[in-house]
Amino acid sequence: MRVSRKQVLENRRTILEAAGRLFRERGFESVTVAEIMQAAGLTHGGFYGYFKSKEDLIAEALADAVSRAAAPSGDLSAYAALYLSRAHRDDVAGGCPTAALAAETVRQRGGARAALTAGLKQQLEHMMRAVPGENAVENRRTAIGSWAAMVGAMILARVSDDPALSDEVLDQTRTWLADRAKDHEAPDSRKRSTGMRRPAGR
Amino acid sequence: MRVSRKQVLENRRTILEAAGRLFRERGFESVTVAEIMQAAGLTHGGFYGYFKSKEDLIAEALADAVSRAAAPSGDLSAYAALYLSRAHRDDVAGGCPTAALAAETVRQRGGARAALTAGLKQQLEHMMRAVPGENAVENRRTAIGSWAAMVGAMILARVSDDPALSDEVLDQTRTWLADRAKDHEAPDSRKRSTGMRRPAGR
DNA sequence: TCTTATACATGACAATGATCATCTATCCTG
DNA sequence: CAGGATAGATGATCATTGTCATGTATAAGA
Repeated sequence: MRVSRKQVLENRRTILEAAGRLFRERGFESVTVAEIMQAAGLTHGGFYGYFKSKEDLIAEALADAVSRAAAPSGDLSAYAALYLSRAHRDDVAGGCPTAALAAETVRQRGGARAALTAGLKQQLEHMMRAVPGENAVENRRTAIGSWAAMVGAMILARVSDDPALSDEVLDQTRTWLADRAKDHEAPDSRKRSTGMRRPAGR
Repeated sequence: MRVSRKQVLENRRTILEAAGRLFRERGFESVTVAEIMQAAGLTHGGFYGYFKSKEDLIAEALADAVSRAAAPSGDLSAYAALYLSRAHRDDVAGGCPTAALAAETVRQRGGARAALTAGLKQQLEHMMRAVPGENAVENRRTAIGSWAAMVGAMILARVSDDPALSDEVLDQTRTWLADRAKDHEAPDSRKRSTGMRRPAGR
């Protein structure tokens, strides 16, 4: 049956969101097209009216997830604390697309890598702005190193089946980043703002 | 046809190695049992004489890859330089199992997560020993933070389809880690040794 | 050397899943 | 409000793949 024009737009968004969550939770391969459509409240038949192929959907879902991920605003330590929280670790489906899917995206062709690359660039820009110092070169380095540590720590914390170790990875990385910030800033100029949104990164 | 007892042992090792490389390169799902056996010079039929299931193989291959990965020996900066090299980035199949497979292993049940968790513990122990300072608590933190940054940077560098950005992530993270080490050590006690093996981590 | 156990090749099976063809109900335009 | 366009439901298809059954050549032991 046909559906209203507005409904079509909404369906597309719903499919993208369902796909984004399912992919983060279970990976690209093990999620089926039928499953995604069902999660979106539709049947598998209509899928190819929206996307050229599953590969196409992967790229679009990734771009979508990346675009709606929370960006660091204000202080970097606060962002790190939110990112490296247990809540974020336990919410793979709703969390950072990079932590959940970057490693698999390496093997993806088509627009998927491009989507994550764009997300990486944007994330680094945002993080640079959240770094206290004024040396642009050094701030860029801090943004890259910090982001790498955050993504890596989230992955390690999630893979650890020892809960204590998992917590430790999160906590220690957070402290480690905060320590570094304290050491590295000029011990005078310091501004602390706290404005976070969701525990998701990019 | 039957095969010599020694041959059987060798075959098992060959299968594990082939599986380890293929999994790192293409992920668990997209690699087929037949493909692994073929890479090991056998046909698919014999597989279930060696492993209970594909899931079982995944766990064993992961444990095997982790156990033979290069550990940091000596100075941490030198290890980081090797780990964060372009050669390692470009050698997914022969590189660090954690960087290649940890994110997917999160969704694996059975022994796979246990294997990577064991690897993580061992890696942290090794890295602690490679940290210059003498404060054990702080060294542990440094090991965790550094390892997270290394794994994260490798994943980000690999997913980036912009070669310049990919190189930058590697180089900046390396420098960032080295800077941190320099800042953080007591400015007197410093020992630099250089003993690395392969550009693979854990 | 002869017998037997067995590692592996060959082939089959059943399940799964991406993609496509068709049909129908209903939105949109005139 | 009638007619055409079309979103999506239903069902089929074809390829893929994990797993298993069977046959056979050969290593191992007597």
